[in-house]
Amino acid sequence: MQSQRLPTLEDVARVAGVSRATVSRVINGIRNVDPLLHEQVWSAVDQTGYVPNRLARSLVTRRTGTVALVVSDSETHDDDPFMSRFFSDPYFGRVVGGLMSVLRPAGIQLALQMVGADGHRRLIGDLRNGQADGAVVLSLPARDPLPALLAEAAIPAVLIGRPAQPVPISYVDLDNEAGAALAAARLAAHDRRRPAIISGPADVPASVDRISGFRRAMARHGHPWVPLESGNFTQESGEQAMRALLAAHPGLDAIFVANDLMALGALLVLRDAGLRVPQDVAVVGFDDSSAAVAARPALTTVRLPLEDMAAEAARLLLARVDDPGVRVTSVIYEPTLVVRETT
Amino acid sequence: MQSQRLPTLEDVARVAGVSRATVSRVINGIRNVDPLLHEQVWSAVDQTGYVPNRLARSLVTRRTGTVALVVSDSETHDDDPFMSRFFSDPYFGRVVGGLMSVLRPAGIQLALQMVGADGHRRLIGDLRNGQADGAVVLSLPARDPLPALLAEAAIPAVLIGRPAQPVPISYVDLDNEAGAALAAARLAAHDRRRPAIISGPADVPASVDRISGFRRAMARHGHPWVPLESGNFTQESGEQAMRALLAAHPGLDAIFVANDLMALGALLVLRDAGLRVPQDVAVVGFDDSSAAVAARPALTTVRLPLEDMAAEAARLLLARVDDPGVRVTSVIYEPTLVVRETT
DNA sequence: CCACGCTTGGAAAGCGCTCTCCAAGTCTCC
DNA sequence: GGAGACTTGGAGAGCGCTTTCCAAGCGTGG
Repeated sequence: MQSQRLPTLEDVARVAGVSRATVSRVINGIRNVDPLLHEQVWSAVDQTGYVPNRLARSLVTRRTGTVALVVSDSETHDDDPFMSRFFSDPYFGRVVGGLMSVLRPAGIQLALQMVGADGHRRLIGDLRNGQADGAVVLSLPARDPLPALLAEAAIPAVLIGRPAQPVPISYVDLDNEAGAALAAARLAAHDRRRPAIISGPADVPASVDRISGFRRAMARHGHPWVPLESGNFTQESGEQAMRALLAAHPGLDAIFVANDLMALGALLVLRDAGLRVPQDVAVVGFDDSSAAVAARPALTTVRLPLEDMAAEAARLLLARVDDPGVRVTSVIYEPTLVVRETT
Repeated sequence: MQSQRLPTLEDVARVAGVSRATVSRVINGIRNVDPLLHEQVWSAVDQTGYVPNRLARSLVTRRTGTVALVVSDSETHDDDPFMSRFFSDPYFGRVVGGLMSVLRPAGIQLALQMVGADGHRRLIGDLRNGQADGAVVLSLPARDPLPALLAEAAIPAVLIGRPAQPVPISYVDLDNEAGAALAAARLAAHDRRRPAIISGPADVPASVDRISGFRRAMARHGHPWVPLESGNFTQESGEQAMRALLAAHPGLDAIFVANDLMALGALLVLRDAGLRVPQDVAVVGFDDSSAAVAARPALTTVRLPLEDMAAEAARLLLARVDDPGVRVTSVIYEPTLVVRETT
């Protein structure tokens, strides 16, 4: 890599016959440079194959042109298989894709930072030192202290998903309650009388909102109590929950599942139990992931515009980086229901 | 972020009552420091909340503790929807997960770099300047010039997937021919006489190998010619290809699909056509992605150990970074067949 | 014709760190 | 007891860049 020395500003200056400062001005597009010199400098740049050293530049400007995507899993350990599950879930990729759609045109890099329980201090330090200009945070654990730490350290950051505790930090999220209500309305409209829920972990805000939103809406439709079984967002846990629900409430005719992957599992169990979907049991998922389209029957689901949300998070972050004075703003997306074959 | 000045080495040195150099030694674990001073320095570090500035450090050491994951798509443009497809495909996440499993314990960061046709020079420059210590390259287009450029610039790099043209650069790949042969053997063993292929793009090496591997194996089993329809690895293209194949060869009884997503599409079309799987038509996919398990009937597929491959790529890269002298080595994984319900 | 203001280029001081020298101190051995 | 070998800490020179400050060059008005 450092096979032979790369051309530096100094070299360009020598070739162009001007001073280092002048070259720097030209490269950074500062006016007040004689057009003739301007020309000379650029041709010297070409001639030498000069590329500015970002490190050196960042050191003095305190800007890196990089934002960090922080994946926080403070409760898990390095060897936890959880992480591999997380990455293979399309969720991660959709977020990256959404971020990139904004970052790339802006010429900003994305650095992936995973941080466990022990890494918080280090992360904050690196961030303050200018590892990155800001951070988009994907906070997995329910009571993650990271959002609060970031706010305290005044690091530009945007969360994807509302933090469990209120923290003065921007975030983008979906109106999960409304999404669940959409599902409930659809089920009620088709006259389902014995609904049930397969939820996510009880301490994740999104999970809690989906449960309460569904129950509240169902209550309005005359179903004061809806039984619930919870999973952990994997297909397998969806199967388990479905089996448990079926055993406890054999007569159920509708089920709201907190994400598509678990819904897929539920679909399999229903099939094995000889129940027809949607005739015997209607199913509504959540996320509108690619799994929903691929499922047979195709899954009716609440659309989570994750790419859009991530893109918005990137935009909020960049705005904050450009002007640290902008106030904390959060954006809540309105969900829509995508009706397919399971209702 | 730069709200107030962060503690620097200088500050720590002052507090500890020693020189900057001594603090640097202690922090970097260099021997020959009086245990007493050693103690003093660490307590000064604690007291000041000092965190080394990576940028400054990298500038002088020419090591960043970062590797780049370069996603090269020299033939597409920024606004191409291709990229969003790419990120939502589990492929990307599996690679990231595999890389992280090695990088994270080693304390190395991952930076995502997307590069289009115009960005090559810039990328090489940044890499040589020490943006990253090395690169893992996910090269999408068939005739991507990037591998050659990297080799020429002597930048430590490892490709995931064999380059289209031979280039003196390490890579990890699957023995695609052998994988396809495995699928062929399975199909032949079940006495299928009219096989067909749904392949990927004709200019991607992996695609080519899967086709030739399947055809060669089938020839050995007495089927000199196997009809083929190609797609672009998306579910939709799989559906189209399946329809075309069915129209041209109504009697086919076995199909080898170059990835699971397209196989999913094929399964749907077969179902709609009233054909039973596997009784009427047997299907073998490729990748063993999560989609294969979720499919109904569950998909028999050739397992592509992508996480392992990515992890190995990371290992090769780190070895190369530590010792630029290590020779170019490539690792070819042996595929296995995962038999489920579609054969 | 000189004083003054404006434009434009250059010198040099850092950004925070590492690491090579070198000097001072400590120990050993004859 | 003193010379040599070894240990240990500090001074300072950069890494490649930006940016402030200043001087020189120019034009203008009194």
